[in-house]
Amino acid sequence: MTAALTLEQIGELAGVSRSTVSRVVNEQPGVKAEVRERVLKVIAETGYQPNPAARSLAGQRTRIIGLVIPETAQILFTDPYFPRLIQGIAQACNASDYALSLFLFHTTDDEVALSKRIAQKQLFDGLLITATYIGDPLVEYLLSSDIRFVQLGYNDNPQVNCVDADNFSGAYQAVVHLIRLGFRRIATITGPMSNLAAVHRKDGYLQALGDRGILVEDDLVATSDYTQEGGYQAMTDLLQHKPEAVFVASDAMSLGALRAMRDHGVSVPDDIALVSYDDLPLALLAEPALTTVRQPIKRLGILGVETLIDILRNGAKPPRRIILPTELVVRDSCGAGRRS
Amino acid sequence: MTAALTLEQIGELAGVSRSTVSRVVNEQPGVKAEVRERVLKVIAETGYQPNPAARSLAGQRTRIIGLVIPETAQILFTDPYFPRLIQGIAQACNASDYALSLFLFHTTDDEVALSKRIAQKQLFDGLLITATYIGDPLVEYLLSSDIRFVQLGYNDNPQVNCVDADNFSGAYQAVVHLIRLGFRRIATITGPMSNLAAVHRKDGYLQALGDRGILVEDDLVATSDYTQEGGYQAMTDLLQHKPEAVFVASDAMSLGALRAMRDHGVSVPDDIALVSYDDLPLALLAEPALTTVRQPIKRLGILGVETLIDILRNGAKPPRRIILPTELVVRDSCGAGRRS
DNA sequence: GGAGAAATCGGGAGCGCTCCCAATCGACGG
DNA sequence: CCGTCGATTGGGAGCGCTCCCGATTTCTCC
Repeated sequence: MTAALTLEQIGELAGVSRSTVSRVVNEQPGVKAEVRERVLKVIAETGYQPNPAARSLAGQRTRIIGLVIPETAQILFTDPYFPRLIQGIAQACNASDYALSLFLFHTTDDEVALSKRIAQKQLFDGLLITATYIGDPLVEYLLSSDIRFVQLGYNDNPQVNCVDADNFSGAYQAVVHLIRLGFRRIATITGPMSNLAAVHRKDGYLQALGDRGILVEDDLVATSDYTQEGGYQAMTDLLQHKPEAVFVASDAMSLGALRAMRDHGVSVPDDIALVSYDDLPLALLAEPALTTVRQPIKRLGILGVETLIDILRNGAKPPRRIILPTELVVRDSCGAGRRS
Repeated sequence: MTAALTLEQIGELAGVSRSTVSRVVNEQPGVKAEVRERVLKVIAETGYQPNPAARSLAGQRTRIIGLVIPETAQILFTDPYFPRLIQGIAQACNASDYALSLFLFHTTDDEVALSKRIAQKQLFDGLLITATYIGDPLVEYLLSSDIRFVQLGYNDNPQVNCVDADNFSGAYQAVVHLIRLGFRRIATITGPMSNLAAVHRKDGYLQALGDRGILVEDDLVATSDYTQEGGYQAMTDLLQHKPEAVFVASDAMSLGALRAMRDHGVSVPDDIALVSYDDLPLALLAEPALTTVRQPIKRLGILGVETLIDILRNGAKPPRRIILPTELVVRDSCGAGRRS
């Protein structure tokens, strides 16, 4: 490896000045085509790459996007949602020539340290934040700062730029499917109510029942925590109230629910039909294969990055709020296959 | 948010020069205790944070650690191994005040672009690389460059700094456990032979059988790909040869194998005992709960970072090669519980 | 008390780039 | 053929920090 070249040296090789090379590198106008050509050739030959640190220092922008995953999401981090999301994010970053910097926070101390780091905000041009719970102080903080950010997940505050799949419609869709199959006593296992997505999925469930004139029974609504264990526990409780079907707000919880039913000799979908949420790879492999609501996770990541970059370039003036549609994937656990 | 302060301004407030403040910030000697105190106080009051870009430019170091996950690992990325690893890495980076930058590569084009980016190597001080297959050109390339890196996963080349769990011993341990339980016809499902860990786990299996004087039957060795589907297929094949027990080289494959056996009316552990590898959360929740080899994944990530930082500070002179022990977690799938 | 050494401290130089303005080049009209 | 305006191009200034060396202060010992 030879020492890295500088703008100046490229200029010398091409017989032009530093400034002209800079214009070419940054695709700015005002360079004669012929000269541009010549410079480009030298750059290609030498493999010149501008020094990011110098660029950041002089240009006031880092070309880095930060991804924040707070402690509260660590539990979820073992499920494939985050890897998928990160794949999308990384892909979009690569495409736009941004680097991706990861901020995971493990302890409260970290979060404090974060605030400082984030505050100085010279580590990135903009932030992507995930999995914040309702009223997360991080969002408040960011809002009060001049840091550009996009939340991956819906936020009530209309000022917050966010990208999410439509949790309400997804759930609505799922429950309507169950109703169409003839079920009336439909239970649900929701995520924690501190999570807005969980609230919206529950709302979708309630609305679907309401729209069809089905009375909601409180006993059929169990609140859980998105984990398998939680799903097991919630389903065990629900079993006492003899539902005909259940809408479970995540695949992980469905796995637990499935085990609970197996342990109690309840057959799915024959005794109880189940519709899930997420469409993780394991949904296909479960016994029975899960009918589930698919979220475009990777796409969410990509859109998050694109939205952020758009904001970085064109300003955050009108808040960007993007809601992606979901799709119901019908497999075996709802019993639809056996009837058709 | 007020504009960020500079060293110079802090110096002014503390009544000292830029240089002295710099010494304090970087914990260098040669500052009178009293002065250091005074400067520290101003820094605390103002919340001053040095500008990373300026530091990088002037100091020739970025305080960034890069994590490379190549395309070949994308499939694996849906399993919880990576999230765990990343947690460890992020934690260690936070602790050492390094930023973490993620490089995921999706297409071959990306890998080319990578090489360029990586080559200029002004984006990070050192690299952590994961999941490279045997003979990965990336490793060759890095070795020929002067880029400092640590591979998370064993590498045959004694020049390569690497951190890994002991795949050979882990497998050996698992198979010996099975032998002790009285099984003789022990099959195995391995990962792809392009993966060194898979090779070593297979070696451990072979060695354990060999040491106990048990003849290895080729028919009892199935090669698969670490996925559930692969495990299902491999186990289906294996069933024809009537093994008494099976050592499966990953939890994901075990899940598939379990399904295959269930589909064929084979009971675990009554008809066939199973020992797995990884100890992912789902190992506990499988039916039956998996006896499996636990790898200290998070620890691996932490050690990877610490090793890299050590190299950055003290040079790569003697290659660092760290092998962590594994631990057999005995649960139900091996049938040990029923016998004790 | 003073020379010399050690401990501190200050400031110049420069990292490689962007921004901005002045200098140069070119073509056109009169 | 010269002046003029716009298209190009060059170079100064400076981003905030680290490195290094010389200046200043303080301490040591005879």
